[in-house]
Amino acid sequence: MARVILPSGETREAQGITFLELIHQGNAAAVLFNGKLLDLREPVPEEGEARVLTTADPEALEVLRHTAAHILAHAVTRLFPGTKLAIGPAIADGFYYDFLFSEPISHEDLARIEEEMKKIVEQNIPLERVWIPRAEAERLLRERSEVYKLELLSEIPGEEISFYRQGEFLDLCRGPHLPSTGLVQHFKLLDLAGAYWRGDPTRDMLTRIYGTAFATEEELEKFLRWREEARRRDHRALGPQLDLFSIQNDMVGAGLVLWHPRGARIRRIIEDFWVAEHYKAGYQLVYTPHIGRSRLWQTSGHLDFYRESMYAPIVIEGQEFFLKPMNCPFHIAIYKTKTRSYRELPLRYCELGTVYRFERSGVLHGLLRVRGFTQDDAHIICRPDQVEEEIRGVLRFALYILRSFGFAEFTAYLSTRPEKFIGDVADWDRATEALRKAVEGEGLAYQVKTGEGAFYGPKIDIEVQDSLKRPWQLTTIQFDFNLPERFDMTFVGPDGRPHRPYMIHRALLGSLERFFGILVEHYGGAFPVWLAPVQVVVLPVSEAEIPYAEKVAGELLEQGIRAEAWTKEGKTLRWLVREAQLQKIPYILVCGPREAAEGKVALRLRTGEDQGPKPLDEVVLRIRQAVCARTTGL
RNA sequence: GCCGGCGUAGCUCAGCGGCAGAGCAGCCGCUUCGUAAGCGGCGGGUCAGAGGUUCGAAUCCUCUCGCCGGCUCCA
Repeated sequence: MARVILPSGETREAQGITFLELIHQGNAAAVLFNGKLLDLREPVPEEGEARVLTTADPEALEVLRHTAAHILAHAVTRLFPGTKLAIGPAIADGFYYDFLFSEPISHEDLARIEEEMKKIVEQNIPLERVWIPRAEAERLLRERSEVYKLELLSEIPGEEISFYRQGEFLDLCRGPHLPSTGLVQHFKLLDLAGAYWRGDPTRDMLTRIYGTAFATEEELEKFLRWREEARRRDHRALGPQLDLFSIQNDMVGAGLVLWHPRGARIRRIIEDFWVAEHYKAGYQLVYTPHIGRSRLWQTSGHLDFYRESMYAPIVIEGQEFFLKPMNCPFHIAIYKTKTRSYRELPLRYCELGTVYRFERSGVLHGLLRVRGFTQDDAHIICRPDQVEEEIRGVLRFALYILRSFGFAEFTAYLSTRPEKFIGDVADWDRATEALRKAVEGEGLAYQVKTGEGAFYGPKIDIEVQDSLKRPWQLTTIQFDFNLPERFDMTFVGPDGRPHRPYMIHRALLGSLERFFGILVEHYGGAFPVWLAPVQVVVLPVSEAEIPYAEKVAGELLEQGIRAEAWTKEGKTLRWLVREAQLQKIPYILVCGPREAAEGKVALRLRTGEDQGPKPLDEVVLRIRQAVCARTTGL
C-alpha cells in the first residue's frame, strides 16, 4: 500500500490502480515520487509516498511545458503536413520543438501556429500513453519517415517503447505529460531560430520554435514583461543612446569597441577603483606589450593549442610576432628575470591587459562577446604551503569587488580534474581542496562540475545574478600546472634547492568590455552616483541665470564632482529637464532667479522627484556620501 | 561558419514595380522660457554593394557584405 497525498492535502492509501483513477482533481498534472516526476497514468506504486501535483505546483511546470511542446508539434503537423519532428523539451524559460520543415517558415507563421495550438487546447484532447513494441515502433516511424525519431529510437533501451497520443498526433516520448491538452491555458510562442540536429554543425539544420507556458495568465504576463524589460535594457541599444560606446563593424572592425567619452569615464572609474583595491590587497601592477615573439607563444604552448583563436602573425625583420590572446606568458617572463627566493612569495602580478582573440563572426554580441578586450587579469605565484590562504584571499577579494558594483547574489562552480590532464594527482588534489575550502569558508553556495576543469588545473567560477535575475559568469580562479612547467619557473627554497611554484590565474570582472555591458544592463543605464559619467547637470531657467549656473557647475567641479552646466543649448527648461532625465543623470540642479538670489539650487532627482531649493553645500555633501557608500540610492 | 529574419537620412521607421518620405537629431532664425519635447525655415540619401529581369527597380531574382535571433537545456 502506498500513501498518496492529494492536492487538497488529504491522504489516500491505494493499490492496483493508476493515479488518474484514484483522483478526480481537474487540474492534477503529475506525480512526485522519490524526487521523480511520474505520469498520472502510472499505477500507484507498491509502497512509499507519492504526491499529486497540480498545474499550479512549480514542480509540475516542466510537465506543463513539455505538454505545451507537444501541442506545438501537433499544431505544426496539422498546418504543415510532412514536417519532420526532432525533439521538444521543456527548458528554463519555457520549451521548444525542433522541426525540419519542407519549406522555410517565418515569424508570421508563429501566429497561425499559435491559433492552431489554441484550438487543440480548446478541444481538450486527452493525452494517452501507449507502449509499442520496438519493431512496431520502428515500422511506425519509418512509415512516417521520421528520421530523427528513428535515430532516437535506436538509442532507447528496452523492447516496449513509450509513445504519447493526443488525437491524431502520435509522438515518441518518455513523458510524463498532463492528462489533457485543455490544461495548457497560458502560453505564447516567442521565437524562431535555426539549430543543428543534436547541436552538431555537421548535421542537419533544423528550425527551432521557442515558446513559453505558465500555470496562470499573471505569471505568463509577468514573464513577458520581464522579457520586455530585458529588451529595453539591452546594452546595445543603451550604449549609443547614452553615447557610451560604439562598435563600427564596417569601418573599424567586428568585435572591436570604441569607448566614447562617457563610457570611457565610467571605465576609468572602474579601473581606478580596481587598481587602488589591488594595491591594498597586496598585488603589484604591471604593464606588458600587445605583441610578443613566436618563441614566447611556442614556449607557452599557445601556438600548439590555441592558435585557431589567435590573430595571424606579424612579421618584422624576419621575426614572427603574435597579438596576445592572454597575458600570462608576459607575467611569467617578469617572474623569470631573476632568481626568486621562497621569502618573496607569494607574488601577485596584476594587469588590465588588452588581449585579442579570434571569435567566429556569428558569436560576436555587443560588448558581451568581442574580439579585443581588456582582462582584469592577475597571476599569483606562490609556494604550495601558501595555496589555501591565497585562494581564500582571492575569493574574499573577488566578492568584495563584485559587491562594490552592486551584485549581491552569487553561485560558485568548482570544476575538478578532467580525464585528460597534466601534472600530478597530488597537486590537483591539494589545489582542488584549497578551492573547496575557500568557497565553503566564505559560505558560498556552490556546485561541483566533476571533470570540467581545464587540462592544466582545477578552477572556481563565480556567477552573479543581475537585477533581472539573469546569471553572468564573471570571476574565474584557475590553477595552472602547465605553464610553470613549460617555462621552468622555480624559486629557491629554505633548502637552497629549486622548487616549482604554484601559479593561479584569476580575473574578477572577466573583461572590462563585457563587464561594462553587464553593468549597463544591470542598472538599465541609470548608474549609481559613484559610476555615473555625469553626476550633476546644472540648468538655468532662463538666459539671465547662465552665469550663476556656470558658477555652480564650476564649484562642483572644484569639489571633484562630475558636473556640467547646460547653458549653450538655447532650449527651454522643459526640454533640458527631459534631456537630463533621458540621460539618466542622477542630480538635476535647476537655477532660477530665486535660487540665484539666495545662493541655492533646486534639486531634482533622476527619479523625477523634485526636492525644492537647497543650499549647494547640502547637495555636495549628499553626493559625496552617495559616492563614498557606492550606493544605488541618490 | 551554418539556418531564419532584416539592411531606406545621424537615429527610429513608412513606402514594397511608376518623381525617395515622416518624426527626432543637425544647421539658420524667432522665442528667454520654473521641472519630460516652444515656433518657423533649411540642408541631408549611390534606398548596404554588385549583377540580372523590366519601357521603368528602394520594390522582383541571384550573389556579396553587414546586422539581429539561435545553433551546450536532449524522446
